[in-house]
Amino acid sequence: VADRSTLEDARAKLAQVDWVATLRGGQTFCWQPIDRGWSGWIGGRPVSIHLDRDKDSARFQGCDLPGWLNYLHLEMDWESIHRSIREDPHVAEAVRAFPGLRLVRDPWWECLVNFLCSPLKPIPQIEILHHRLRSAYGLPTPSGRHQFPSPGVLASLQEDDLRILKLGYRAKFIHQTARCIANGTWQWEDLPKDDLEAAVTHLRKLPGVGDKIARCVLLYTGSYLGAFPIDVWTERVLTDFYWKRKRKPKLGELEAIVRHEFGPLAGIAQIYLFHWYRTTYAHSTPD
DNA sequence: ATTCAGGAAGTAG
DNA sequence: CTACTTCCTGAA
Repeated sequence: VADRSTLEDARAKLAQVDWVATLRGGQTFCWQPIDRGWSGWIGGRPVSIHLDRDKDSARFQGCDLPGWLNYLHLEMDWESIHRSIREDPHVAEAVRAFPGLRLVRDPWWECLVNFLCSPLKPIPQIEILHHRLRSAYGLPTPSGRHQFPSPGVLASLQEDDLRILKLGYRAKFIHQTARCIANGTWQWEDLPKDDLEAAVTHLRKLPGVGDKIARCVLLYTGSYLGAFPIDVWTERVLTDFYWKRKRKPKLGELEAIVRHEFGPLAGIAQIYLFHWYRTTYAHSTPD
């Protein structure tokens, strides 16, 4: 009886998720829309969502319900998270606009490569690169899909084997980073667990990983909910709403705003601000 | 229809 | 401050 109520609780939480905003909003890049649902990966397993008109009868296949909850941080109480971050009026508006947006928890290696692909690329392009890496170099599953290629596999390739996937200058960084990991020079396990800035420093030892990509990986692997990546969009949000002076703020000044305005859930606030500002202002000419 | 400049979840030198 | 790859968009 207790099992049944937790099961219904899990389904209720999943029913609130805004799938487009969460799965295609620039956190994760492995999800593809299928007929009335989604096809993607959780913890290296191929999974799928089959939605129906009736939200209660949605099916979640490929891993158990706790796995789904864990992927979307649904074991946390999002009502109280919203209450907490809504103290900021701009975050409040973003949460009102996209109440079903959730944070994902992707595998660290896949997440790292996704963001090594990301510089100067729009989200749909990153998704294409992600799936090219899978189909070119990932082990096939029985169902005909492809795993994300491991560090060892990518390290064993030539840089040109990555170039042919149209990764451009990103190919070198991905190849060099894969080699650092495959030969044990760099270990995810050495990541400091309770010190965000030290964790950023550790990730930045990898070629091609700067401050922005480091914080993306820390946030979208679920490792540090306080990580707030500053990219062109969050730079615009912060400058637009929190910077009162005329001149353009320096990066350090934007970081100070983040420290001052957002607390330990800064990363959660960031996903709402980012998604809301980007969907509102993308392709509209700044006045 | 075709070309071309400008810009896109940045980092390294 | 600039180069770096590729792709897409809009103006001519």
